[in-house]
Amino acid sequence: MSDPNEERPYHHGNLRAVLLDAADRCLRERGADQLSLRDLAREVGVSHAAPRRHFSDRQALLDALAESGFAQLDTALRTALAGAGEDFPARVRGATTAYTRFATENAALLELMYSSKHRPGATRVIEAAEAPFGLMADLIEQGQDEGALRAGDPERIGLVLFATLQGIASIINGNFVGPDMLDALVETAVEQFLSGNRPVE
Amino acid sequence: MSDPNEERPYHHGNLRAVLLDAADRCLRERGADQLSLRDLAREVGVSHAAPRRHFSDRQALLDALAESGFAQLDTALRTALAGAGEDFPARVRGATTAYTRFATENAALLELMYSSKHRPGATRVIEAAEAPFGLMADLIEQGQDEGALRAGDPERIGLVLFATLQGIASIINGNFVGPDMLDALVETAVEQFLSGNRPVE
DNA sequence: ACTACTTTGTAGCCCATGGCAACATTCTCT
DNA sequence: AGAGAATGTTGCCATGGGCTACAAAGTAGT
Repeated sequence: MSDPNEERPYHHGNLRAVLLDAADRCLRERGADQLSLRDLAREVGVSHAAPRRHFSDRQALLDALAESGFAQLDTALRTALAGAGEDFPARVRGATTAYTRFATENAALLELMYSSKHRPGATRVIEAAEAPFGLMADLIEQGQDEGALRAGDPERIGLVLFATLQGIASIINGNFVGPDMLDALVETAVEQFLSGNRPVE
Repeated sequence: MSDPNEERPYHHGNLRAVLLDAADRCLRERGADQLSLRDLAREVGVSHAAPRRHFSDRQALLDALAESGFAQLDTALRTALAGAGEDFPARVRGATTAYTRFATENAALLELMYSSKHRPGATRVIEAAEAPFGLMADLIEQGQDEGALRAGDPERIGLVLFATLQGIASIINGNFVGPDMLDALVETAVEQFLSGNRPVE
């Protein structure tokens, strides 16, 4: 444990990272609305204006969280796929459950990620999203190459699958149906996806 | 136009409705974050504490907006279905485009509606959502009765379709793809839905 | 009508937050 | 060593949410 009497150097060293970390925790525990820069500063033990050196305003911090969220999502999907074997349906199931799992375990973060109120200069969030989006498109393309899926623009099909998962997560996170329905909904979506894209024989 | 010198009675009469109306406009123009009770009060010409008589706090107002949003969505879907004729695929297309149209034209409102941070006592929002959800389930059931769709829990299938539409809207509203992709994504989703639920012959 | 009660709006306060500016300390590079 | 850039601090202001006490207007019982 850390010594509270420990002399903190004037320059924190990695304040930005520490702030993001604290913000992530606060996001989980109390939601984005309750996230205050001054709170974070206090929590980290730094003056109330210090965060401004790293995030020009509150929204900039939220955008950074969103950006990091897409990176986390990307690695979550990649690890799921890495452990999913070769069978195409199994890979799809791996990716989809990984997505919805991530999305329901990080509800507030997901809301931030898909928030429409990004700052004008929030291209970074959009760019960060391209990684997982592309990953999904690659998966689709692989399925098409294997003959498991019919032809069609992989990016578009991937987006629709992504959208379905995101929508399911929204419905769960919004408490419109209980979390116990999650698996059934995902399975239904996957079956429809596989069946709806089956090659015409 | 209204006379600014007009004597306003001490009791406004329908302040709640007027506030909601102003809130709806503000939501459109500046987003939920920028929505302040005091602002609304100013805009409507009442004292800053007046709104509290109708909304116990800010979140209560947001919840009321969300609730009204689901009602609006419901009527949008119903009118679309009413004008969609008898053909089942046409009805599905009518409902889906109506949904995504509503959702992209009211981006901030949709975010509120699906926000996971409803107050504990926000059962009203959930209840309001049941109308459009049920409508979709009815549509599915109709398709099954007509033999256009295979068997399966209509509610679950409807939820997945709903989720897909909501996800597509999120992706558009979040600026991850341009609005010009909307129609193509919806059409892809509809085709997959119809094809993925086609009865086994 | 008169009175009592309720509803709805007002005025004024406190406090937290975001955002700014001026100043301080440390780092880095030459 | 010294200049300039980074980074952190202190102090200020305006705004907004939420509270309490008060005022005006409706409503009901008599």
